[in-house]
Order: sequence, then C-alpha cells, then structure tokens
Amino acid sequence: MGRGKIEIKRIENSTTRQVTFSKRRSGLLKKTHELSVLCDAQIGLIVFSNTGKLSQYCTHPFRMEEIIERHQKVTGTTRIPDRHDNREELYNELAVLRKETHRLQQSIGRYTGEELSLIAYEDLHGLEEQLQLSLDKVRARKERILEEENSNIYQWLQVQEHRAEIEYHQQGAVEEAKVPVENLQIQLEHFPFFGGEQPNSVLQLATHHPYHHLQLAQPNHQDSTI
Amino acid sequence: MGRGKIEIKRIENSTTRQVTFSKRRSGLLKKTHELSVLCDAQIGLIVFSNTGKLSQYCTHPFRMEEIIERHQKVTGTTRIPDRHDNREELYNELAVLRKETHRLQQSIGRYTGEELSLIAYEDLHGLEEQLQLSLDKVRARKERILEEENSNIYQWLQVQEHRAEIEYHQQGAVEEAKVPVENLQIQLEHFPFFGGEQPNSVLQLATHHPYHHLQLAQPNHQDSTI
DNA sequence: AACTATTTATAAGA
DNA sequence: TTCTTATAAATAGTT
Repeated sequence: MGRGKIEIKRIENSTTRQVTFSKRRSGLLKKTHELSVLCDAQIGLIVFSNTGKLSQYCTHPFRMEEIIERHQKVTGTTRIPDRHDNREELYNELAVLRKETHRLQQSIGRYTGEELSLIAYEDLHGLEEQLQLSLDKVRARKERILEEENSNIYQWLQVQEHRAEIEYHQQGAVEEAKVPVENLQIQLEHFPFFGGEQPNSVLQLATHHPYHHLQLAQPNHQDSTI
Repeated sequence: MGRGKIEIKRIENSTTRQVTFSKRRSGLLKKTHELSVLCDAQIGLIVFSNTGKLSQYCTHPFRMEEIIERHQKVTGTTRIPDRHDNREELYNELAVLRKETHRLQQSIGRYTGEELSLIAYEDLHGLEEQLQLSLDKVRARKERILEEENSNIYQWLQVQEHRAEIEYHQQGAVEEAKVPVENLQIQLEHFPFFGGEQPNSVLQLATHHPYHHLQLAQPNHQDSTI
C-alpha cells in the first residue's frame, strides 16, 4: 500500500527502515486501539525498536501489568504467587485443572482415534462428522494457500516476462532474449519465495514450499501436539 | 476502509462486533508481524477478546515471557517474589497444569478446524494426515461394531430357530411350525434389542440401531482399538 | 465465507 | 523529518 509493493523481509537500508518503522508503528498503534475500542477487547502491545526504544499500547483503563498478569494466568506462566490466595482455593483450582486436563486429553484421544473402544456408536458417528468437517476445513485452507501462492507466482512471472521484453527491445534483437523461458529459469533462482531448487512447472513449484514466507503469527509457545 | 466509514466506538451489535473482531484481529496480527520483520523490532502482542479468548503474537524466535521480562525491566515493574514457603510447589503444579490446559485447548482448536489461520502449510499437511487417519480409525471402528452386531443377531436368531425346532419335535407335527420364517417374524417382537418395529431383513435391522444393544450382549467388552 | 465499494495505510518521492 | 500522492491493503457492509 504505497507507490510499490514491498516484500516482507528486513529492510536493509537503515534510513528507510527507520522511516518505515516510524510510520508503521503509528499505524499499528492506531489499529490496536481501534480493535480494542470497537470490539471491547483487552489488548497489550509491546514494541521494542531496533534501537531498543520501547513503545506500548494498553487498553484503557488497564495497566500493562494487569494484562500481562492475565496473560500469564491463561498461559500458565505466572511466576509470582498471589499472596491473597489461600491454601484451600489453591487445592480447589488444582483439582479443577486436573479434571479439565484429563477431560481435554480424552477429547484429544478421540480426535486422534486412540480412544475409540469406549465410545457408543452414536457418538462415534458424531465424531466422524466432526472429523470430516475439520478435514474439510483444513483442506479448504490448504487449497486457499496454494491458490494465493500460485497467484503470487504468476504475477511475479508476468512482471519478469515484461521486464525481459523491455530489455529485449532496449538491447536490440538478440535471439536468446526472445525465449523468455530461459530467462525465467534463471530468475527463478532469485524468486523470493524459494531457495535454490529448480522446479519445472509453476504449479509444482507452488506445491513445494507453499507458505512459510508468509508465516505470520507463528507464536513461539508452540505445541507439539499438532 | 470499507463500504462506509465507521466511528471508533464500541460496536453494539454483538454479531457485527464478533465479525469485526475476527477480521481486524487477523489484520492486526499481520501488521504486527510485518513491522517486526521489516524493521527488526521485538514485539509482543496480547489480545483478549470480549469473550476472554486469547490471541497473541510474539517476534520469532522469542517467547512472550522474554518480551514481558524486557518490558518489566525497562519500565521498572519487575515483581519481586514473595517469601517462598511450601506453597511454592503448589504454584508450580498450578502453572504446569494451566500451561498444559492451554496447550491442550489449542490443540483441540486445531482438530476442530477453528484455528487454522496461524498454521504453516507444512503443519496443515500434517494435520490433514492426522485427521484422515483418525477418520479412518473411527470408520473402521463403526464398521466393526456393525459387524459384531449382525453376528450377534444371527446367533440369536439361530438359537431361536433351534428352539422352535425342538418345540416342533416335542409337540408333534403341526404344519405351521414348519415355517420358521413365520415364527421368527413373531419372535422378533420379543427380540431384546428392538421395540415394536418390524424390519424385513437382519442386515437392515442391524444398521438401524447400532450400538447400545451390544453392551447388553457383551457388557465388559472394551479392549480392541479400531 | 466470499465479494466489492470504499476507506485507510503507506512506499516513494519532494 | 514532514508533506504529498499514487498505489496497495484493509475492511464495512452486503450476499
């Protein structure tokens, strides 16, 4: 959204990076605020610039600490005991959590097909439907990613072809320049999304490495449970 | 940036608010990621929806905790631990369980296809395979239940037929008794598994009411996975 | 979930 | 930095 499209990767020119940071930071703060207000969400945003400068946003009238505490509570990363808790409450919460954990584990066991022997036929049927639904969703999502990817690639290729044509006209008639495929083969090495591989069709190429350049929001606290 | 301009204030219509939240949240996550990558900034974003659901972004390869720590250091809000008595292990276990619960919930979210937007293509593929596997298991299990059911019914029918035959021989030759189908039709009404219905084939019958009868016939059977 | 008319954000240039 | 402006992107309302 500017005079040109840019790739989402570290801006090497430090001046440009600084300017972009400044602009995008204020855009981000604005959007954060808007989401918070419009949708009544409690948000905390912490931004450390390249140079270590802190910017933050925090839903009014909360303090960042409160949001951090809530976050730590939900994700189980609380570090400091709350001195107002008494023992009984603790045991209570422990019991509740143990139950909940057990319940969730059983639930997952069903989704992975490990615990089917105890399930009644009717419930099996429901489970089958749920799984089919999930599968459909996952496939739709994959499909969509591939489509976007292909669309990106085609656009990129068109740009390259166009450039090659321009170069051809500028340099005068050189036979090889008339064969864009040659050019494209070479340029594919520099295609931002892919490494050194040389796939022989756009489609195949697209299915090789589909997504990770777009990998936004891969939270770091990952699960291994899929 | 939509069909119309909207004022930045809480959206009262809850459906609209929910939809807007969903759209803007993904937009915000994307922009956060872009700023982080483009400008090499370390960012932590915590969003609690209206309904208490947590979304977060955290600059790779950091963990939210690290960013929070840095924030607390810079703002001087680092909390000093209380005297640690024997409650410490309780808190520990609580933390572990909370983490586990959170992790499990996220995992389930994936199995139900609710949280696909943040997953990389490769992981989606793994998820798809897992789901297909589970689905196969569930279907195999259903199939097996039906087979057992049918087998039970056949056995029961044979026993009935056998009894009828014995009765026939005991009572002497009565013409009607020679037609087992007639007998069976009547006796099906008393078949322990079914009510007043009169299905006209054993197979169809078996697929009507699949499972809970099996529990009568084989109360303690719960071993075979698949 | 899609679509699309608009608004908004912003990349590049001054 | 700040302003301007052409474009890309986000999204509000609609289907």
